[in-house]
Amino acid sequence: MKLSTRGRYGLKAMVDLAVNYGGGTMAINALAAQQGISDAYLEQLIAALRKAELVISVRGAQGGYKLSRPPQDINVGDVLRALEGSTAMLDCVGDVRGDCSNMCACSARPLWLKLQNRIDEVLSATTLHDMAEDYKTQLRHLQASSAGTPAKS
Amino acid sequence: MKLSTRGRYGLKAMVDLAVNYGGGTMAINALAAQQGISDAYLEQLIAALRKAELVISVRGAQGGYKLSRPPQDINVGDVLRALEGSTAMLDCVGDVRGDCSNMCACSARPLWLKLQNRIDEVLSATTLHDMAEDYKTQLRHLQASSAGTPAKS
DNA sequence: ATAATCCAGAGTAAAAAGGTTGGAATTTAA
DNA sequence: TTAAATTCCAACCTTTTTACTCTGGATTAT
Repeated sequence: MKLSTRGRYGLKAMVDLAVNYGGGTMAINALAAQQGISDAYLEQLIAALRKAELVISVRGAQGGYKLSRPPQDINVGDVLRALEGSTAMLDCVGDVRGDCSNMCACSARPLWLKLQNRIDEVLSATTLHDMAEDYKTQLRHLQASSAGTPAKS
Repeated sequence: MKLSTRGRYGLKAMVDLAVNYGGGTMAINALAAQQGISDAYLEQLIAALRKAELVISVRGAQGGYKLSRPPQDINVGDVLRALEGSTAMLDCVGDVRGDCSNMCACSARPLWLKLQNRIDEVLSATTLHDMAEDYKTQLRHLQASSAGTPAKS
């Protein structure tokens, strides 16, 4: 019941791209530096997002990545599915249902279905636009609250 | 983003105990057989449940396990926490918050908090009593629908 | 050209998952 | 009293997954 680093790093990179949306491409090292991970690793994650057609890459010098469509048209479920393969907690409740021998006589399945529905509700209701906006105001508040105090060396 | 077999097997065993509630103890091999897993493995899972005081064990011949309290007083969150350690998808939103260096400037944290809340809502709102009742009617329907057809050899 | 960038695949160390093994302790029944 | 049934406990083992790193290109703006 844990989310892997793929999902965490990858989603945050997507939010960074969303914040930057409309302003050209971002290089992988800029994105990676912001999270303190290696370029090579983030590259792998971005590759998955590119294959899912959520980001577009521009090769060559001054190249980089950008979102393939407006942030409000990409939801978190899309992103996590691309990165993790699925948003399902169990195979028996996923999009591609793994078969379970006693699916129709499982005492837990109704619960798992309900849980998965709630999860997918949240994931599909939240877009990169939402997250980017939240993030921007969050940063503004941080700046405002540190404005009165002297800067640290 | 996967639930492990500990959670799956362990919870189903708890539902079995809930169905049996009030009718004495159940031996580990009876519980294990119902799910097609080894006694030894289920024993491990039950040990965690016993330490969390969700089940009571009776040692010796004719011994076994039973719920420590009525099924309506045990919710799924209690069970999963005992089996998996936590119901948190990420350390930074769990009961025992693992620290994350940039928690207050994380673009994803608001989402994770919301998601975790929805999950915990479902888990705490569902009791073993609910699951046992659902399961019993489910079995009744299965029986009813196969009543007209001849039994397989 | 060349420098910056993406692309693809293999390799690897550590952790987690998913068990198994063997035996000690306790209780009941013959 | 002894054998059988049962839980309890600790350690061990194997496989898979995670979380990366490394290497060696291929592509393209300048």
